[in-house]
Amino acid sequence: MVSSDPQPPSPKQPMAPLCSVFRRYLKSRGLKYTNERADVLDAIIARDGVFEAEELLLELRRRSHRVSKATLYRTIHLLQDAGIIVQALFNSKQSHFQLIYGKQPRDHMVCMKTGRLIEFQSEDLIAVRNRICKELGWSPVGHRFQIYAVSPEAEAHKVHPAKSQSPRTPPRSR
Amino acid sequence: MVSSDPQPPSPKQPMAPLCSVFRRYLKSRGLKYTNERADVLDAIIARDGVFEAEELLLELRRRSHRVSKATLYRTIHLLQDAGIIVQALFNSKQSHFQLIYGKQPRDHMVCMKTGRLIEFQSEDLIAVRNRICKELGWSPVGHRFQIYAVSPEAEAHKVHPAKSQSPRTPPRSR
DNA sequence: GTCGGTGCAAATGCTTTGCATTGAT
DNA sequence: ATCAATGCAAAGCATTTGCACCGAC
Repeated sequence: MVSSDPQPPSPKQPMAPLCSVFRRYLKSRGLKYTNERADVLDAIIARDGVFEAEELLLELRRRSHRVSKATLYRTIHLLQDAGIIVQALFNSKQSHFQLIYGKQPRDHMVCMKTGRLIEFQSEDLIAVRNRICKELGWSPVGHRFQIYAVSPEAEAHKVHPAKSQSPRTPPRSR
Repeated sequence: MVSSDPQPPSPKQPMAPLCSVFRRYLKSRGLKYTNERADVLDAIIARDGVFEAEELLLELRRRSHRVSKATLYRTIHLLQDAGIIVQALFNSKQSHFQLIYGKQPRDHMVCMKTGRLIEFQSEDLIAVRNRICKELGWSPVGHRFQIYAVSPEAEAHKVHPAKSQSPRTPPRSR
């Protein structure tokens, strides 16, 4: 069973709001919850999905929040340590990250023709992962799974090689 | 069923040798099979697994084959286009590649304590992948799967945080 | 007034590119 | 001769770092 629906951003679960999770993490390290850090987290929450540093910077500018590149990257590291976001690694040019705190692990499917990216989650996958670990004697911690495929639209319309969207680097590139 | 055994490098299958595959590819593009390109491919075959550019350069030096960095990278791109190697993406610093021509797709498990990396392959995983694609209406082309886990040794010996081997960047880094 | 935080600009480090030279057909 | 390949050094780029200044407790 797979679900790829955008899935209501947890409107019901009484989950600790991300900002307080972050604040708690920072306090535990003797660090401060500054406006810049809050702004970055907000922008990430607004995107709610995969993002890259540059995009985040634009998002921040759009909201006329001035955060330097240096601070952005520093904050991204903190958020990783806090377990709020993880690195996604789609191509070797720049890093992609995604919000994961309080979410099921999400995997990705990338269209090799159009570059369209969707997220999905599959219990079967987790089951397989755990079984593999068990058979080899390892203890699972996390995983990263990306499928390269051709989306239905691309298949159907014989879509032209993407224009604005550059197809992600996959089983072969360049 | 999982197999992680080094698996005999195809001692029996009468598979077209990689160099001729590469040569054929080059010819089809009006390109030349030069000594440098052959040397690079040899070094990759010798490693037979995951490698990074820098390592390959060392391997080449060891065999006293002089290939410039530029040529190395250019050749790596050609080999990707030829479908002989693919990019692996373990961390965001540098690219990793792996030989895949004529092999079952291989996935990876990385130890978060020691950095040990093993390869495995699982039919179940492919089955799950195909099922997911089918359910969402996409046509599978390839995939990339990495498990972050703790290896048995690390679990047992309370191994010290790796010295030479730096643990790969996973569900959190920095 | 002590620390940590921030922005800026400079530094990194992997990868790519421009260019003059070299080599194969 | 022609066309591609090579090596070198320079350029690109995402990311990191050094440093002087700022602000909260």
